Amino acid sequence: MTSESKPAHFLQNIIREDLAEGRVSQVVTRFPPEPNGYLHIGHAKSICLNFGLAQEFGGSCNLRFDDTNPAKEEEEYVEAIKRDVSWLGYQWNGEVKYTSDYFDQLYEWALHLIREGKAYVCHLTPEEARQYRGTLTEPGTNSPYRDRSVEENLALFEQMKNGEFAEGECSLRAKIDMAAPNINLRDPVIYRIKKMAHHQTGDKWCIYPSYDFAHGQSDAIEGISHSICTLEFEDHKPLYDWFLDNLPVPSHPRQYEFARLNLNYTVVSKRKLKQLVDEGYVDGWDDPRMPTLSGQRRRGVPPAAIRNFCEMIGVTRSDSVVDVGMLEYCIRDELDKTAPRAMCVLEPLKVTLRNYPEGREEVLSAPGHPVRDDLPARELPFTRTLYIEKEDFREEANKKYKRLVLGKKVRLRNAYVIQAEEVVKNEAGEIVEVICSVDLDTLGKDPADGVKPKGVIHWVSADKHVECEVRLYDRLFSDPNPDAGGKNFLDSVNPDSLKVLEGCKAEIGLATAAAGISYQFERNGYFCRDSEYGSAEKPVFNRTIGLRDSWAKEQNK
RNA sequence: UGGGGCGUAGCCAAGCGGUAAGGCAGCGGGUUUUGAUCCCGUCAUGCGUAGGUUCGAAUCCUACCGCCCCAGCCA
Repeated sequence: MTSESKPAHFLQNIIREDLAEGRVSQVVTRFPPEPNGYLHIGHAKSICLNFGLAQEFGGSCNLRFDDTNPAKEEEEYVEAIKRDVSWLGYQWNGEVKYTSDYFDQLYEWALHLIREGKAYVCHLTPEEARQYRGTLTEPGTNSPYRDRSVEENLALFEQMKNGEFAEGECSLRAKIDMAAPNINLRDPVIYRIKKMAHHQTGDKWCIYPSYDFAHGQSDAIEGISHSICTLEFEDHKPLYDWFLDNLPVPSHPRQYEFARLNLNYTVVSKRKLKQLVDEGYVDGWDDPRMPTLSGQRRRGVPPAAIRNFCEMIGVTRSDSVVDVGMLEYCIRDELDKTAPRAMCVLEPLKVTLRNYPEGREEVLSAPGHPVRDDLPARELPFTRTLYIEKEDFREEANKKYKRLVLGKKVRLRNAYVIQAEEVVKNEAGEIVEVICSVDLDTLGKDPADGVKPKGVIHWVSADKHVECEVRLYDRLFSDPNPDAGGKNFLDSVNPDSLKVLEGCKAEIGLATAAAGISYQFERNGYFCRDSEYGSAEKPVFNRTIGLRDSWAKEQNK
């Protein structure tokens, strides 16, 4: 820790005090996803928080699937979630855990509550129960089944477990206070009937504990010291504590809440993400435009960028909307340090060097990274015919344009200085080729006349390169807050969020690029080979993110 | 209008009675064979509002205002 380290957030302060005052001897946290969808950037905040805190204080963090609702959960999601957590760079403590591992114990504790006269089987239908619950401003009224005897409740609950009642016919409720101002305390349901198989327990059960009845006790069983969740669960804390206070649990974890992540120009809601997938707005959960961890991974975002982002945005209790620009900054920042450099011409314009011998080829060397010497140098074949970017040539331009202009000089990145001498156009008047001369005495040094070209442009040999397709991604939504108020988020889906470029020319070394690892295509952005599309001969590259572009900014002034 | 939270710059966020950290974005400049990176400078007389306490208030008190969450047998 240095003097310039980040100030601690409220949870770090709480843990420090708990440790200092002996309230807890070991920090144990948990990340408790429900396996009903894919993890997204919002989950990353929780993962980084829970695993990060455990790491920081020498404790451990469990991965526990909160699987109390077989109607919504699937094994497929379990696997995807494990993969995403590992990818982010975290290791959970011991075996993966499931709330369903504790169903037997939870059932015993339900019995305990019944015996203590603190739970009862209620035969109100869901609709009736809603009416008895009262409203935000009016107290509820007691269920007519509230005073059944312990014996009767025991028998009825047994029948529930044995499948003798239909779904919705009855439920087990905690007997707390129907007049409580906190609605969660108005005799909450703790067991309901669901006659369906569970992905972990099969058909062993037809009754399943509710979140409220399962979560705190699971925390207690696992010896969780700090049970961290999002703000909307704050109203559940009195219930969380009520169960732990009324049951013979091995420990009493404390619940703390923090504000979930919101990102502008993005939706992070499993339901909405699923809709984008189901209705074909994107290619799947791992479409590179998706804020899912699998989508970001496929796009080439390094896990460290997401971790740094989570560190950067902080942890507080106030609702906020983080600018995606911060995420983009973290991605560029990480990639700038780690990505090998390469050249790729997206929209090719042919260049012929009239004073360079036909058939001649020399191999130039270029550094793998401007400051890191541990990344291997590359070999660049240099030939008479090359490709440069269409937008890097103009017949005439003012001094601000620092690229190739007719009659002027420019530096070819990692190669020679050339001068444009002649333009070849087709019948439509479009420029199809630029005839240049090359100054062979400029490799690694300025021209003999001492006049240094002010521009440097990238290029690729027309004879030796890799044909490829490049996919440029833009924000999926054009509205900074797609789902605010009464807006339909689908209305602001950006129709130009995917732009496919064919006929791109990448430097030869990129033929062996591996999926998932990003390169910087110099002057352009960061790109990685797609894991699903493309072939060995013709790879597809995804643009992870563009470089900061002050030239575009300058032009828009 | 019941209960629970939250209001510090365009955005995120420190601050906990001694006179507003830091980051992102922006703006200005320097270096540069990437218009990238990097470096330097700049960016809140004011902390939701109004009163009060105090030598001194973003921090304490009072009253307002605004925003978020809760009436699933979802999590």
